[in-house]
Amino acid sequence: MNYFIFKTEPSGYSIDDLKRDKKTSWGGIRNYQARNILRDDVKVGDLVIIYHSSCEVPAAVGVANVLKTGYGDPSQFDKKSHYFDAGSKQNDPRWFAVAIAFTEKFKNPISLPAMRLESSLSNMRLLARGNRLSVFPISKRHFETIRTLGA
DNA sequence: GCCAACGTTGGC
DNA sequence: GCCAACGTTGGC
Repeated sequence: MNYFIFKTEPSGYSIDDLKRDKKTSWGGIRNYQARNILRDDVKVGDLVIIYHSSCEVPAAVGVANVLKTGYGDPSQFDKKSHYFDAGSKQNDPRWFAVAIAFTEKFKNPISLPAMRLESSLSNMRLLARGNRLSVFPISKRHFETIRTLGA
């Protein structure tokens, strides 16, 4: 079992949207490092911290679980989509998505500054200077710390 | 809106 | 393959 953080801008898709939808296809990722993680590392049953970025209070806001491993992100083939990629082939997709389901919404979302105050989270990638990846693994210890603080 | 950090692109 | 220019992310 592996653990990840997925970032999202709540103005686009929030934990409340996921709670309402119960499950969703997590795509629109156009960064090769993140793509590789979605394609190769995210497995069914893995757990994901959902993080709200670029918003009033950037924070870890809940948990999701993985329903389906990496598949070609449909939006890359949709000419009308912002994520359309003319260079990607149906039989050899360039970009990947995974399906996730809502697990829980935190009663106590943990803001970015609050996470920085937590010494046990100090070496987490989310807090690293200049980190811009929107999908990345975290340790079981970090996952459980965040889940416990948020519950 | 500013700016630091990082990724991508393209000329050479 | 180097590197400058440009684009994007995301906190503040």
